[in-house]
Amino acid sequence: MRKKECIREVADLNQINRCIESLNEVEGSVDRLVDILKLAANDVRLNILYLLSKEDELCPCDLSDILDMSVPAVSQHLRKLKDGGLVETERDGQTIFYSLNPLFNEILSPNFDHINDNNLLEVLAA
Amino acid sequence: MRKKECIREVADLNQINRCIESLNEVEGSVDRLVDILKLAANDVRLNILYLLSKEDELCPCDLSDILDMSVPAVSQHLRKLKDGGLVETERDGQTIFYSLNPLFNEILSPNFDHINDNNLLEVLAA
DNA sequence: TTTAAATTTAAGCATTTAATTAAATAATAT
DNA sequence: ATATTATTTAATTAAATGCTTAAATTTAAA
Repeated sequence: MRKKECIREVADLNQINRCIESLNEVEGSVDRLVDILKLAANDVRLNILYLLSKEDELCPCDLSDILDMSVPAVSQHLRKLKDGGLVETERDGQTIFYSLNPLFNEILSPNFDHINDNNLLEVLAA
Repeated sequence: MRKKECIREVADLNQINRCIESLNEVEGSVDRLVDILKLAANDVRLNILYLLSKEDELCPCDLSDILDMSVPAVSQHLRKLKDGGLVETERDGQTIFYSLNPLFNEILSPNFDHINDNNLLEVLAA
């Protein structure tokens, strides 16, 4: 039973119930999308994802040079991306190449498009 | 001057420099997009944004009932969305109606589409 | 002009996040 | 075998996040 924190007299109960049902229907999708967005909502990880959208594959070692940060820091970000399924790995000798999981293209590519466009995001500058 | 944490002998220096330049070009866009994604990467706020994409406007009071959480908690999320420019407000008496800022439609709507689709995100379930 | 309702603000606290440093694995080369 | 390179893991710490509770604003109604 939901607790009524604050029912306005003029509240549109139809709207409220419609919203509650709507959220129930999409709850799983929202949770999953939040997981994905959390991974992308970090400048280091978004840079990595963006680079991988252009470069096919990169290793932690090179990413540490490109991003100008320590190897363990990069590695820990890559681990999160891997755990979330956004990237995949392939070993070649002692270097491990990371690449985008193509399953996430549909979700991530609009973001890459906006980064490339540049125009839209400039307009939205806070 | 960048510190070389880890230059592999077989590293593709062209690729590394290409990546560094690429990131320099889009740095501003990435930072701005990260700000937006951070706001969306929270289940409460994504629910709010999703609802506003369907309902035109909602007030903190009703959202507290819909989301089944305290009014101050809702209010603080709304403030973040407002500070980031994602939502706008209009006062009607003592209730304040929040709505989506249409400028962000292009960035947010792909996410709403995926939530509605449901299929893609189900496939990506971890 | 009190009183009540909707909202916001502020302080306090627990949890999460992301970096650093040092140590541990894993693969290659000497 | 031993040393070197690439990577990962673990422990620590500082900062950010998000909730709760209580107090302050703002508007409308009695």
